[in-house]
Amino acid sequence: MENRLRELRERDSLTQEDLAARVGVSRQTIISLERGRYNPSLLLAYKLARVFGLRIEDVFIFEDGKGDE
Amino acid sequence: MENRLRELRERDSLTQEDLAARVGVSRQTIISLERGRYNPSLLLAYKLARVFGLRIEDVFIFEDGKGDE
DNA sequence: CCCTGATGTAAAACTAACTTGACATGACGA
DNA sequence: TCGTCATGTCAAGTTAGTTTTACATCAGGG
Repeated sequence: MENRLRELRERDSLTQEDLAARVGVSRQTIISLERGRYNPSLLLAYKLARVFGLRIEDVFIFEDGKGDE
Repeated sequence: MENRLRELRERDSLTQEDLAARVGVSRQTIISLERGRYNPSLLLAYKLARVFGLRIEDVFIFEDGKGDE
């Protein structure tokens, strides 16, 4: 699953640490997410989207697999 | 975090087992989600929303905590 | 009355999300 | 050159999502 975190974070001139603090996770978590290493929890995805004033689907990009991804 | 899973599932006359199969998880997972026992992964939330033809934010309801939820 | 299907619980086990800490690198300014 | 800030890696540990199995209840149909 891809996402626009890095792009959005840089757009807002936020550091990884800033962003982590805003959504209440560690910096490692942000790094791993930006690198697409895993699939966040829904709540975290939601908080991130809100930081950027977007909807979840506008931040996280789901390969449009019809079937089983 | 609340959600409309039960309502939507019944609207579409799906059984918990049907829904579980459609999104590729176990029936227990659906039960726990309907009862609000936890916070799904983003991917699961996305698949569920798609089954019902909705957006994630239309299925899962985030108490609108400004701050730290 | 019994059988079956749908829903629910409980507990143990596994996996994936997330944390913590230690360390490496490149860019930049003093 | 030295310090520092932002980014990154790695590895080990904790927590929470998810699975599996086994069992209980209730409703409806034969």
